[in-house]
Amino acid sequence: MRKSTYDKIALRYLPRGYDLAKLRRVQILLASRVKEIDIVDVDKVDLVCGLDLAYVRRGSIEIGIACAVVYSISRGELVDKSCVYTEVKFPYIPTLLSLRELRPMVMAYKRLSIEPEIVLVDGHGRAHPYRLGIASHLGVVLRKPTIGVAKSLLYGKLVPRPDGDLDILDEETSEIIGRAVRHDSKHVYVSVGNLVTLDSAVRLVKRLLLTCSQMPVPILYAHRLCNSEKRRAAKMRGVERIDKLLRDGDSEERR
DNA sequence: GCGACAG
DNA sequence: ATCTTGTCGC
Repeated sequence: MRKSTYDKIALRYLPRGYDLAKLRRVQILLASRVKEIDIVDVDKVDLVCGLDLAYVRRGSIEIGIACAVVYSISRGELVDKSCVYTEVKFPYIPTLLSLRELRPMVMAYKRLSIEPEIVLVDGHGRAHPYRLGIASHLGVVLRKPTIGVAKSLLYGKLVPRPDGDLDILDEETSEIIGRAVRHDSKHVYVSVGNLVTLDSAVRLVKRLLLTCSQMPVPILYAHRLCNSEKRRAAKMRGVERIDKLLRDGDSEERR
């Protein structure tokens, strides 16, 4: 698909009051801040953060449950985790995911007490028509190394590689914007978020993949934490209790 | 001509 | 992503 097709999709779902041309300019500007360089050695990195979100509906409002975990590769276990409840108003629109999920993710990340060396995000990074998938957006905001890991392709054409994986190619610019890593009979789509190279990103993700899941360990644990929090939220009959969780989340937002 | 669509 | 019924394996 061409970039213009994604604009057509976005325009169809964009809420009143948003200017798509302006949003695209901001995305392009932020994408220009992405650096594809290694500032950490992924073969020696130990503390890896995983981020994910789940949603729960309460009447007409949608509540996002964002979870962050820090996984220690050397210890083989989680060393930190955090969770935040917040109201999400922006809808899901392909290519504009960060408008919906970035703020909850940043809030969960900032609640961690251990600072990770690198962050894995559920979604694409540079493998995006404007080079600003949520992993890149987060990486620019946090000024941290980030990697996008997705279960399906958003943008780009797949080109086979000698090693059995596939490159994600932007045919409009001839740039390689990510890699589809073979895993079981499926693929996991890896792209640079920020401050890492594609080869390093792929190497780290491969090291963190288990046979039982399509996603690398830190994101898998973040996903499980989201789901257990969601079950906890579903048990709350009284509205005042879940409201307190939302208030706690909002108080943390003032930064 | 229609559909294409991370989470 | 969420919703939802039914089936399978621990």
